[in-house]
Order: sequence, then C-alpha cells, then structure tokens
Amino acid sequence: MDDIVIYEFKSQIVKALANPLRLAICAYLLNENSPKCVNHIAKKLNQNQSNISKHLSTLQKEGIVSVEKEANYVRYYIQNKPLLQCFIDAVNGLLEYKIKQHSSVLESITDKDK
Amino acid sequence: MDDIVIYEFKSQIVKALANPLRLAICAYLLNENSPKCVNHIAKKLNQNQSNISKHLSTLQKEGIVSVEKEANYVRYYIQNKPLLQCFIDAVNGLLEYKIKQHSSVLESITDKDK
DNA sequence: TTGACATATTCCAATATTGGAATATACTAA
DNA sequence: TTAGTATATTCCAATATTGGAATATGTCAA
Repeated sequence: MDDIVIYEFKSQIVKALANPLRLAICAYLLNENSPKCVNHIAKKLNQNQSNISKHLSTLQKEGIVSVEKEANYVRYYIQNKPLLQCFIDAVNGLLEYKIKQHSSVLESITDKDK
Repeated sequence: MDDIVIYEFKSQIVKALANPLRLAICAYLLNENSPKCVNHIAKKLNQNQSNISKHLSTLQKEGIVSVEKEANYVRYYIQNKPLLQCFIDAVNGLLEYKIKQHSSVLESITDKDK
C-alpha cells in the first residue's frame, strides 16, 4: 500500500514496547493499582534510576503511561490498562504459539528416530 | 521482577513487528486469503526484492509468517491470523487513544483562548 | 538561603537496525 | 548443459537504540 505513513506511526507505538525493560515496567504497572514513582520502579526491577526514567519517558511519549506529580515525586501509571492488556495478551499468545511450533518440530524430529 | 529473560523473548516478538514495512507486510498478508510470493509483496508495497525478503525472514524467525514452496516461488502467509489480528487491533487502539489524547489537549488550549 | 532527595537530561561508547547494491543460491525450461 | 527467473544472503554505510556515569533541574524542609 501507499499509506506507509500510518505504519510509521503504528511502528512508533510498537517500538516503544519493543524492549524487555519497558515490557517489564508495563507488566509491573499493569499489576499495580496505584501509580508508582521512578525510584520505586527502579528498585523493583533492579535497575538504575536514570535508565528507568528514560524508559518511562519513551513510554510516555507514546501515550502508554502518564504521570501524576506530588511534592518531589513523579508517579507513573498505565494510561489505558485494557488496551495495553490486549497488547500484552496478544504478545503472550504469539510467544506461546511460537514455542508450540518449536516443540512440535522437535517432536517430529525425535519421532523419526523411532 | 527478576525474570527479565522472559521479557527478552517477548520483546523479540514485539521487535519483529516494530517496523513500518513489516507492519505493512503483515497487514497485507492478513487481508489476503492465499499465500503471496516475495516479488508480489515487493511490488504491492513498492519496495525492492532484497529488502522485502529480509523483512519476511525476520518475521519468519519469530513465527509470525510461514512459507509454502512451489517451483521457484516461495509464498508467505500469516501463521496465526487471529493472534496477529489481536496484536494489530491493540496497536490500532493504542494509536487511536494517543491521537484522542493529543486532540483533547489541543482543545483545552484553544478553549482557554475564548 | 542551605542541604537532601527525586527525577530528568546530557554525554558517550557499544551495539543493533536499516536498506540498497551486488552477489549467491535454487529451481525451471529449453 | 545453458539462460532465465525467484529468492536469499552478504557487504556496507547511515542511523537508531541502549545503558551507565555524570550533571542538571526541581522540590521540600530547616
């Protein structure tokens, strides 16, 4: 198709989620029912503060997380939990499917040995 | 969390989809009801053959597409259409949501001018 | 004001991604 | 065999991503 531009925008969203640490941050915030501050998340994920801050910033740029400021704390939360959960579920499904394929290939190989 | 390894695997799947051209390829194959060969896809998307071939290869590595060979043609198709459609739907939702946020911010700015 | 703390940003080097061009491989038909 | 076609791979330079270290910014409390 010619509307490659729209895929550019879509890929920006996907790219924001295409990183193990950012996926871990999302998974953590999805499971919590209150906004969490940067240091808290950093400690939970055993990462340094500046790195987590940067990753949260890229998630925020794509509208995936948002912030709530109080005193000198900045607390992050998932903007649209149901939507992000759909995304995560789809990824989990794709991973499961990929693993199943792998194992069925392995089985067909070992079956031939019989 | 400590199981960063699992997020590594998940991010590999997401990365395979984190590219505008690969999203366009997926969208195209999702809408078709028969496998398509490399040159065909390349022409449809107005891209050169080697580039499309490489992108298809990265999609295949993550189990997103698969091939069917006949003569000197290699035809690609989406492995699990419902799952990939879920992924695409989630991304579309996230993009719509982001755009809505943007426009509501813009509205609140113009409202203040009144 | 000052010091202490939370967060953001900059700098930088290592690594990964990207796409075009050229080349290699594979299959078919004559 | 050869030529022709489809696809895959290699090479390479440009660009993007990544994370740590250092620094900057912002807020509070004394």
